[in-house]
Amino acid sequence: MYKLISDKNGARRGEFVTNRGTVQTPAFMNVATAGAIKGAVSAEDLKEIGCQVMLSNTYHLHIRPGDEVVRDCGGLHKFTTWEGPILTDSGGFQVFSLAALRHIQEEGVTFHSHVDGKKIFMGPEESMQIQSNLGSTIAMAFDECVENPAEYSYSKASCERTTRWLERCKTKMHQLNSLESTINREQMLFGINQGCTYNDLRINHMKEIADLDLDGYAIGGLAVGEPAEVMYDVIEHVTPHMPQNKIRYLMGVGTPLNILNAVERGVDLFDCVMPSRNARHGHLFTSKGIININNKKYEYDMTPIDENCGCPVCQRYSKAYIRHLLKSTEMLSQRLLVMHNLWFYNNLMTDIRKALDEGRFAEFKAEQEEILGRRI
RNA sequence: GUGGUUGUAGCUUAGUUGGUUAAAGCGCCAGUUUGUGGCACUGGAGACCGUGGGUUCGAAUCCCAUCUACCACC
Repeated sequence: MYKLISDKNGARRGEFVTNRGTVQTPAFMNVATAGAIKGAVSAEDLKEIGCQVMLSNTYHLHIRPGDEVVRDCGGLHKFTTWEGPILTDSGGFQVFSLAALRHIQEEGVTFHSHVDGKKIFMGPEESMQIQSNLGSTIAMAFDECVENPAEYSYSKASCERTTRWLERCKTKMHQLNSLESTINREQMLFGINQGCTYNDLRINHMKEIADLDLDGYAIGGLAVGEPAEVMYDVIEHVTPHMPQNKIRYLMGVGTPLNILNAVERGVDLFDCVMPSRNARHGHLFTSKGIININNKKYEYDMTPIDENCGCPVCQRYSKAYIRHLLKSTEMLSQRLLVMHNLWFYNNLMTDIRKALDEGRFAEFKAEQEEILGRRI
């Protein structure tokens, strides 16, 4: 259940209540595709760095270790030991990212496993069954994330199919939640808006799925190569047609700047691999801009990654040491780098909420825009 | 001491019977990364080819000397 606390010129401050705790929004979800944050970051670490929601992936967990394994081991919460809310992505994105290995039909999609090449069929019912077995707090609808650019006619047909798939997801989830053997019988379902960069398709699709009265609504298929202005324009056109009393999730986005701009346009929830992936390659977010800790200028630098940062890494470790660990491919580097970047993102969301609470979001955004995109 | 093998980028090596600006991996320097098939990807700098002579229109490549390292024998 979503409670809107305030709505100032579009930007929303709210609370999202789940049976695993309440999420303060706007919020950023930390991506743990296979049930773990890449870079040796544990569930305890996640708590320490201010993570509210963990995100895992249906497709990847279905392939390995298998959703039935997770179910028989007590569900994803017990399996990973993460006690807070977990959102599972449906596998829809893999339709797009594993494009070379898939075949889409009305019933669903046939994939070839990237692990052993085995043929796997996934449709709305299969995705719901898997997510139910995983026992996540929130299940995402099985959609098609259309590539960009895409033809208008293809995007339209794909949208219509995604709507039909969504109806099937809802029916299947309702059925699964009524079973006594289901791990989380209060599993929530979010629908996903598509329509490529065609605003009329986006708006029509949003109106259609809003009628289905789901637990939340996502905007998918963005940040796949289109310019940021185009993405903002789509968001601006779609959010007015999203239910006010439901949480709004922009999938896979993005940079700190993207997030500020999306919050301004009424988005509540985000996820992105950027902080973790970039961290593993030494690309770090700081209160003064972006740094690449591989750079030689940090060889002797005994100051923390960010002097204004409250993360556990910046309390103890220096750039010189972390740079050395990264250059030496020590595993510890990955852990320290990822923890810093995730803390930065989680803290950015805390600052955004605070600014919203204090009625100075516009000033905060203007001030951060100056800083966050620049490289130092 | 005698015979043999070896010497090409910071490191490990490729360089066809002599033929344009000597190639690669690693390392180094820098960049990219948006619902994670990523310790990945892209680019850049870096070599008077052990040294000195010689043959040739032309030598990393052939010849001589010398130095270095290793091996075998006395």
